[in-house]
Amino acid sequence: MEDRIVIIDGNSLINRAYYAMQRPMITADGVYTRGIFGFLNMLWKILDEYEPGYAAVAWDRKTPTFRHKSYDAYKAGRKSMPAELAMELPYMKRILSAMDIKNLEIDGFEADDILGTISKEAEEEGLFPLIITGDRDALQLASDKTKVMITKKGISEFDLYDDKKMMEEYGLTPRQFIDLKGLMGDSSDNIPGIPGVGKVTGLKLMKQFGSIDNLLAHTEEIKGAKLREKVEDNVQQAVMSRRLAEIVRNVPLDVDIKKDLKLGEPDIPQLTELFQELELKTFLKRLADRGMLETEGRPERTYETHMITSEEQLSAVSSLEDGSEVWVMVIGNDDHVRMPADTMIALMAENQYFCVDASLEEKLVEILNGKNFRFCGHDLIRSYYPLMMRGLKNFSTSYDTAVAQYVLDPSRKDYFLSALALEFLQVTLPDGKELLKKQKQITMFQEGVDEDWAEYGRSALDAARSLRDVQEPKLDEEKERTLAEEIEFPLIRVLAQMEVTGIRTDAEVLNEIGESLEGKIDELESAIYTLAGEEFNINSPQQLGEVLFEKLNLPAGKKTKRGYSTNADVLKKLEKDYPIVSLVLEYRTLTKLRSTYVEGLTPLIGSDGRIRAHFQQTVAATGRLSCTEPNLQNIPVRTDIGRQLRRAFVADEGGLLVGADYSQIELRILAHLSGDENLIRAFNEGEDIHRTTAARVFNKEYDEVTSLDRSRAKAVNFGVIYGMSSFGLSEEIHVSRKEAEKYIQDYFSKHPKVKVFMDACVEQCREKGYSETLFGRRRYIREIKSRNYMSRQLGERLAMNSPIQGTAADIIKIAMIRVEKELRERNMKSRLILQIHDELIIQTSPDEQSEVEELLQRNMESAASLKVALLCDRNEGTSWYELKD
DNA sequence: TGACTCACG
DNA sequence: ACGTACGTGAGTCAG
Repeated sequence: MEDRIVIIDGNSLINRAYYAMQRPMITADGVYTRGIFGFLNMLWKILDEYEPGYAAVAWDRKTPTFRHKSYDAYKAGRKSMPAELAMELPYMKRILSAMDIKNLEIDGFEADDILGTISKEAEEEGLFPLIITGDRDALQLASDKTKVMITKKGISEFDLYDDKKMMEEYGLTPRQFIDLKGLMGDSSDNIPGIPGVGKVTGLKLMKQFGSIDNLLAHTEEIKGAKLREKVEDNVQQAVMSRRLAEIVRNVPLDVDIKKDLKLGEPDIPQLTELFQELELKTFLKRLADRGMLETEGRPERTYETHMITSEEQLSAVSSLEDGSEVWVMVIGNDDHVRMPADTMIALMAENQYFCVDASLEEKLVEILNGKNFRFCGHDLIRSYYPLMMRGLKNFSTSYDTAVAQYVLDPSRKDYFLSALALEFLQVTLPDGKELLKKQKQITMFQEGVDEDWAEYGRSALDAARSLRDVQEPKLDEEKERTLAEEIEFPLIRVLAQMEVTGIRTDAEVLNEIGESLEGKIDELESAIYTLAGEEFNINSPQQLGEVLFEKLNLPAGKKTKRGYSTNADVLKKLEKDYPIVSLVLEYRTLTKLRSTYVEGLTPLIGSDGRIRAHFQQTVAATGRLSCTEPNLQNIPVRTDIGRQLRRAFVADEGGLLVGADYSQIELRILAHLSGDENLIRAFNEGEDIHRTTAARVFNKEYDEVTSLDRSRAKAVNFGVIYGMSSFGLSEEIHVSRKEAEKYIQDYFSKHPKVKVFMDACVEQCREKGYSETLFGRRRYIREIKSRNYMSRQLGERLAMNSPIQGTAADIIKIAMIRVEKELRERNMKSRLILQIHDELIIQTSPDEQSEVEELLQRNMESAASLKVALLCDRNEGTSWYELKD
């Protein structure tokens, strides 16, 4: 609507937006954005819905003493704006300017007064104002032309008023509303009103007299002696209050509404820059969705496109030079259980673009094997997997934009090319999912979609190339190029090889375990029902809590948001007094084994009897790998019953598995990084580190340490790595907090350099904003600067833990690369198949066994040279179960 | 979808 | 006065 003018109370709206959002929002540079975020969401909605022709945002710029008694009174009445929000204001105003929305502010006036003035003048010019604010005072501005929108519940909802709605709801005209407030007063505005007159009495008086003037002229008609007396005693105050309550409507604004407030075109480059700076990705995306993104300035590459649908046409790929850098993206799906056909293979080299039909994939692989290309791409493992499944072996990795971004910032929630392209290049990529849908529909009519996929691949690879140009200077600047090029990129093909190899899994073993679990679970279930006196869902924490803590009246421990906590820690404390609790604990254990491991794993076994998990290189913020579909890094081992499952993971026919795990790698890294002589000496003399710690912390001789001492000291050692708190330690080892505090004190006084190191980790992180591993891997920790105590504490623990956990991750990655390289260079059949954080497992055969054992241990132990030795324990067997000491 | 629980290092 | 050990993934329940 062209003649609609939106006028917003900026202070009110951004305040409400700020407090409505629970989650803190802050950029890497420390700029807070949650007020801006909420404000923009609201504004965007309004602009979409009303399509106004004019708009303005009004801001307070009033010295507090102007209308109020004193600054203290002002502060008492209203919460002063928190510094975090105050720093958002300049950015908010810049965004509005970029949207061609005028910011109006004038010394000595509140936003209210500007709303009043603009709406009045706008009405006179024949426009229809829409006022947006969270402050009900603005209702006095409503009229037949002006609507007032009052936000509720933060800013998610609102009420809309015009003069009619006011009459319906209050029985008052907007002008009478001012008089009402004059009678009632308003403590937050320091308007006294008439003492003892609140909303009810005020409304009653207004209905009887219609205005303050009329009321004061006829006080004798006031019903009730007390009330009459109050009014008569406060005549002056009522008149003054009315004046204070009335919004000024003649602020000296030098604004020509139709000229100055007319909405024009937003300044897209400026807006994009601001959204980028403030990391407001959702709004960047909205610009993109509307096709508003500025793509100029990005060098356009033009490509000579080869659509390759026949074997002869593959010669175009053959003619590429040996060892060239080639961008690649296999388009297909990522099902590791079956091997579905791919859709297309996109290749790019210099200005040539090849779209290879997937029916030619095997032929293509043959050619690639003769070429030793250096591959580039985004999330290359997704391309390597299908190609290696079909025999690709001669190649290396030159660059991966997903992995590079992970190196630059390992805490992102995702590394989708589309998201990175939008964020760093302001480019929207075609939606692969949409294409997939379209493809499904079209293939029913036997038509191809090659053109669409070709365009998809071209734009994706082209964007990735531009992304690389953005990333590389950052890698250099942050000194992370080595980490990327020496560790992360070479690791990609190692992980792909592990995924391709998979692990042979005996479904029959899983089945048998499943059946034996079944019987035990049934028995436990009936026993629990009998003891409970009713049937209920034992797997529902809510129902279990009700049965245990209400029906059976067991002493309840901790509570959760939804009710009683029923986790293993709580239940274990009740176990010895209440038989039902042990049964529940066992039931939990067994059903977990059944659902997650038996029922979860079985359908993931491929037709060739192998499980091929996904190794995720860009998930863990510390630099560790993770593993999904299935997670082979959490197969049970701690209990015997669970450990049985490892019998299902077996070596190939006639072959065997060889494993090696680092001994105390994180504590050794701590010894190295801190340089603590005591730790270094203990490791170099081959002591049992937990026993040593016990001896030092509990002041005993090494040989006099009891098993309880040792297990407590072990918890202390873990505590050190985790950024120990006395509470956590006391929970873990069931001692008083005071006792735990003493252990920590004693630990640090016996290991002063550890204390110095930990303090330095926190300090460095506070200064630079990130923690760093021995190999330069950074993790940005914004919590460290949080104003929230809990969050800041977490940040400090992360700052202490990440360098240790991360360095361990760096080291085993180096070992993996070297192990795989050596296996390959020596043309061995043995393959790395699993990594479980500090442990590697290789599938081998009797003829290669001794060689493999040697090379595995050697490469692991020499992956880094620290001030203490890195040692491995080695195991072998025909199933994973047997890989234990 | 988020909360809860529990498997691993 | 407040609630906590670090890092993951997966299954289940309940809204």
